[in-house]
Amino acid sequence: MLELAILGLLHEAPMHGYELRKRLHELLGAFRAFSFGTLYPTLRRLQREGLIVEREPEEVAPAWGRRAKKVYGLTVEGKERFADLLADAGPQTWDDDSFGVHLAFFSRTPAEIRMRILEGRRRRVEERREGLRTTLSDTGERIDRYTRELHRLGLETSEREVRWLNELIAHEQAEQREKDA
Amino acid sequence: MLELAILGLLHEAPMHGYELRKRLHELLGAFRAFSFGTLYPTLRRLQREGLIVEREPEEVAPAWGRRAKKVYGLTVEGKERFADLLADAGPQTWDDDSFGVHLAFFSRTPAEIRMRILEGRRRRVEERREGLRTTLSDTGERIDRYTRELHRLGLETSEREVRWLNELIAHEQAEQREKDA
DNA sequence: TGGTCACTATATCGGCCCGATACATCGGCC
DNA sequence: GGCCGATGTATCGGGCCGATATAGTGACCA
Repeated sequence: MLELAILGLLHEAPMHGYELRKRLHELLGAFRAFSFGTLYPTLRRLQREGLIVEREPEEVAPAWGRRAKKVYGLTVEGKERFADLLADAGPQTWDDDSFGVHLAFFSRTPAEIRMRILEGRRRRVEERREGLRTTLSDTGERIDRYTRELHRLGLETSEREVRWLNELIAHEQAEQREKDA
Repeated sequence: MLELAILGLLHEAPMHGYELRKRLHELLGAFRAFSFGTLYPTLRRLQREGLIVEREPEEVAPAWGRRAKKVYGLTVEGKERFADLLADAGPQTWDDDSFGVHLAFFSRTPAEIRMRILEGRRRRVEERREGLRTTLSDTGERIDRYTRELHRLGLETSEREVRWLNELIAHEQAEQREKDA
């Protein structure tokens, strides 16, 4: 997932690690953001795999003593990999974390893939919702008041997400009809 | 976290791995449940640390060919450790995953600790809410329609969780007053 | 002048947890 | 008789996190 996010951000402009992380926070909403302990090793892995390259900073003022920033840019392979990741609509893409990252690059993913991700995610959330509903009715008195409350909140959250997804899907379909016409 | 969950479940009754996992699912709501790939190694770690012990199954029908179930039970140290974990109300306890597990054992945690966890969690969710609010208003047009939608959903979810926490806290306070009277 | 603080910046390490995978037995259904 | 799904234990590679180390920068203040 971090791989997709990094590739997507570097697609807009070359950047160094720290800046990448700030943009990541902005994009993914301050929560679900990745830590430096993940970012730097991943950057190195991507570099090793030839998806990104380290560029000369060429700052206006080189600032001799200053620690050099490592600015990364996408390679051709990196761009291809990004396209491949975008085109993926497999089961992992409906995961909580994964879905958020994919959504962040939705404007650059094909409309058909968008639909499949949205519908897959909906199915996933519906399953969670049903699971919560059955445990809430089945377990009856056996379960703690607090746990029960937690499940209630989870159920409501799932229901709201399904409704939210329905709106997004309806919007996508409307846009599609408009384009066809 | 898994440690707390395992210790808590074994506190009720001795159990083997597979059963532990089923109870985990029931307790934590089918999502956010731990996988076997985490459960078994953790079980072994706990055993190594002397918090749990392997017991003789002593089934009614030993079923010769049958693979032996490994039934685990708490040791005295395990019970102490469980009590320590319950009494902890540190910053990690307001994490998404951690909070859910702690809540599941709330009926066995001291009222004072319950309050501190609830209030800490509320502060945490309020911070996320504020973060979302500022990015939504600050980033303005710079951000993707889809990302925006995701942040909107996140914001609403945070707002609802804060309200939910407020109700729980109010309930706790009412109960406390009742007990004092 | 010196001190502390917050921010920028890169990096490592131990550890938690997951998904995929493997193996083996059981009961039931067709 | 065969297949499948549930029961049951286990390993491995890998993603990600939090704590930690290191270091230069500018600002505020005493």
